[in-house]
Amino acid sequence: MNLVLPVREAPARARKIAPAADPSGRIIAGDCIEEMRKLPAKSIDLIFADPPYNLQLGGDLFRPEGGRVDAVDDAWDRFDSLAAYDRFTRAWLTEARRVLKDDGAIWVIGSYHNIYKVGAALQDLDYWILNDIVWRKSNPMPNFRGTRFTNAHETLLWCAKSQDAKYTFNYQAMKALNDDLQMRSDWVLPICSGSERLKDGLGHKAHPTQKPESLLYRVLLACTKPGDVVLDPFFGTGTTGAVAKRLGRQWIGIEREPAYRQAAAERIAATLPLDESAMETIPDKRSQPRVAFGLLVENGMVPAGTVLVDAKRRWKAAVRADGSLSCGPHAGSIHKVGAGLNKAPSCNGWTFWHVEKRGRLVPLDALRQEHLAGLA
Amino acid sequence: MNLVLPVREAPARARKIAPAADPSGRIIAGDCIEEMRKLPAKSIDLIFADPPYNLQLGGDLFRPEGGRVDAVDDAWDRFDSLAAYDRFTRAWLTEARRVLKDDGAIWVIGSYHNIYKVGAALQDLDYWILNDIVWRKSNPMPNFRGTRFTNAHETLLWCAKSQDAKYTFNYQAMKALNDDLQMRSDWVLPICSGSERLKDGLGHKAHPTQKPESLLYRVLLACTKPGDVVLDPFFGTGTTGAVAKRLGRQWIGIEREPAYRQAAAERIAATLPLDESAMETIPDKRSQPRVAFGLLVENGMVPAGTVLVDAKRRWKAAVRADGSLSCGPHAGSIHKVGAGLNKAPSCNGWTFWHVEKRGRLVPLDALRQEHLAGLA
DNA sequence: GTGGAAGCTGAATCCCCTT
DNA sequence: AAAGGGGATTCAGCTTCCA
Repeated sequence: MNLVLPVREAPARARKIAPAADPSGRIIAGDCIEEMRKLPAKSIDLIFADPPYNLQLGGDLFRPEGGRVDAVDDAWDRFDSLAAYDRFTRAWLTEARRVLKDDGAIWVIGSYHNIYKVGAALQDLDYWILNDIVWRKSNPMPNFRGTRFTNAHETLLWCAKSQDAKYTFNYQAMKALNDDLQMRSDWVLPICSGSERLKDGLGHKAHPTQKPESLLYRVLLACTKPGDVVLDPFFGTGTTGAVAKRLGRQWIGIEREPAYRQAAAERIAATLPLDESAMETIPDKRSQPRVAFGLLVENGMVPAGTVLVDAKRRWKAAVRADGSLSCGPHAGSIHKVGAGLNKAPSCNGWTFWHVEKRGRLVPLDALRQEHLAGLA
Repeated sequence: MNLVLPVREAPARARKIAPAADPSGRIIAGDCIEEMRKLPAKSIDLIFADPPYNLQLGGDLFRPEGGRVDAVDDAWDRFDSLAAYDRFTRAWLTEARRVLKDDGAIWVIGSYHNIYKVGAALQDLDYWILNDIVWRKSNPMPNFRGTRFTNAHETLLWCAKSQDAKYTFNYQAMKALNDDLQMRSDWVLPICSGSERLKDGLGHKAHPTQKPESLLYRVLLACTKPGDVVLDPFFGTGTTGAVAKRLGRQWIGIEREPAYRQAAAERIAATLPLDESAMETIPDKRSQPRVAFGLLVENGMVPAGTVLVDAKRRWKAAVRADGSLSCGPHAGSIHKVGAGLNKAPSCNGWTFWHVEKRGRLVPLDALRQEHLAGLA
C-alpha cells in the first residue's frame, strides 16, 4: 500500500528508517490475545485499548442531500452475537491484566454499543475504575434522520489493577493543561480530520476510526512518566505509538492487519520526539459557552408560559415548553418569530425579546448573562 | 421527619391537600420490585429510574433476591456485593420490562460505580440502547485530594423495549429547545441546589442525590406526550412526579422511605401544571396529516400546467393533470422526479420544488401548510 | 494572493404506512 | 410478510474551486 503522509512530514526520510529499528518501540504482527500471551507478566506500565465496538449497523444510511454515509463495515467489527463479543472482551482483558504491572493502569475507549459490556467485564475481572472520561466531540456526525440525539461523545474508562494500587496520575500537569483548573472528566476535543488523518494512495482514509492525537496526548501525559512502557493491543494506524514517541515513552503495538501496520510504521518513523506541537493543538476553550434559550426555560429562569414583548411593546409572544415562541401564525425559535414579525430575514431574539420585571423590560440577553455568571 | 419546603411553596396549604388525591399521579409505598409486580403488564409509557448504587450502604436492598451480605473479608465482601448488585439490577429491570408498553422506553441514570453493570444488564435483557446521555454538571464537586479527574458528569441510558419498537422522540421540540440545532448526547445542566433543593427541618438536604428538575424536564419533553404515564420506581423526593405534573403527564412513584414519600407528596401538591398552551411544542412533520400533492392541483392552488423550479433554478418541471411532474426523461411524483434529477436515492419534493410568485420562490411545503391552515 | 461559495465527510445500532 | 413508495432528515470543519 502506498501511503500519503501528512504534509509536515518527510516521506523519503521516513522510509529510510526501518520501522522495526525504532528505539522507542515496536509493532507486533498478530492477534492481540495470542501476542499478549507471549509478553512477560507485569511488564507494562499503561495499556491504551481501542477495541472493535461491535456497531451492528443495518443497511445503508443516506444524508439529507443524498450522499451515502461511509460506514464502519469492516470484518473486524463483526461478531456473531452479544455473547461472543462478551467472550472476546473478557479474553483480551484477562491477558491485559496479566502483562500489566501491579501499579499499572488501563484505558479503554468505546461507544454505547460496547462500553457497558467492557465496563462490566472490567469490574468483574477486579479492575478498579478510577474515572470514566467523556470525550465530547466538537464536530460529531449529525443524526441524519432525526430519530435520536446526536451521538456526540465517546467514553473512556480508566482503571487501576486493584483498589489499592499506586497508579500514576500527573495531577499538576493536567491542571496546567487546563488553565490552572482541575481537569474534569469531560474533554472537548475535535475528531481526527484534516492533515492529521492518514490517507491511502487513493485519498481514502487509511483507517475508519483513527483517534485524534490530542486524545492520546492527554491520556499519556496524565498517566505515564517518561520512559514508561505503553501497550496498545489494537494498534491500528498507531496513534498511541506516535504520541508515545513524541512524549518520550516506550511503546508496543499489536495489530493484525498488514496495511494498518505499514501505515503506523511509516507514521511513527516520521514522528519526532519532544515536539510540543501537540500541546498547541489542544484548544483552550475560554470563549463563552453558547447558551440555548431552552436552557433558561428548563431551569426556570424564563418558565414556559412567560409572555415576552419587544422593546416597544408592539408584539407579544408566549414561551412554550420547548423554548419555542408562539405569536399568532408565527411559531418557532426566539430568532425566527422575531424575524417573521419584522418581516426580516433574520433577527437576534436575545436582544429583541424582553421580560417584564417590576414594570421594567429586561432583555433576554441580560438573563443569559446572569445565567452564565451563575455558572462561573 | 419534619421537612421544610422550598421558599416558593406553601407548606400549610400543601398539607391540606391529601397527596393521594392528586389527579395526575400517585405515590406507592414499598419496595419497587414487589410493587411493580402488582402493576398491570404493558401499562407504562416511560420509566425513569435513579437506582441506588452505593454498595456499602445498600446491602439490605438486595434482600428480595435472598442473598445476605456476609462481610468475611474485603475481597469476599466486594465480590458478593457486586454479584448481589447485579442480581438486584436484573430483578428490577425485569419487572420494569413487564410493566412497560411495547413501544415504551426506559431511562436509567447512574455514575461509573454502577452504570456499566446497569448497561450490560439492559443489553442482556434485550432492551435496545437508543443513546447514552452525558449529564455534564456545570458545578461539580472538585476532587479535593488531587488523585483523579474531577468527576463532573453522570450518565443516562435511554432504551427502547426492543430493536424495532416505535419509541416516542419529539425531535422538533428538542431542536427548538437547543436554538434550532439538533440536541446532542451531552447535556450541560447545573446540579440541584439553592431553593430547588429540598431541606429537612434541620436545614440538611432531604435526599442525598436529588436530581435537578431541568434534567427531568428534558427527558420527559423529549420522550413523552401529554397524558402519557411515567413510572419512577426509585421516587425519592419526587422530582419525576413534580416535572410530570408540571408538563401534564401522569405519574406513578414507588418509594420505600416514609420521609421521602412525605417530602415528595408535599412538593408535588405545591407544583402547578403549565397552562395548556404553554405545554405545546413544535410538532414533528411526521405526525401531521398527509396531504397528497394532487389535492393542491385539484383545488387550484397549483393548477395543472404550472411550472415548478428548484431553489437554484437549475431544473424546471411541468405539473400534469394528475399531480405528476414531467421533466425531460423524468416523470412521476414530485419526489421521484426530484430524486431522479439529483441522482439521489430519494428526495422530499415538498421542499425541493418551488412556485414562482411575484418574483419570489415559494416552496410547495408552504402551500401545503397554507392548505392545512385553511382546513383548521 | 484572497475571499467566498460550494462540496465533502466523520465509530451511525437513523422511517413508516399501504398494498 | 415482503415490497413499494411517500417523504422527513444535517453540524462543524476542512478542501476545492472560481472570481
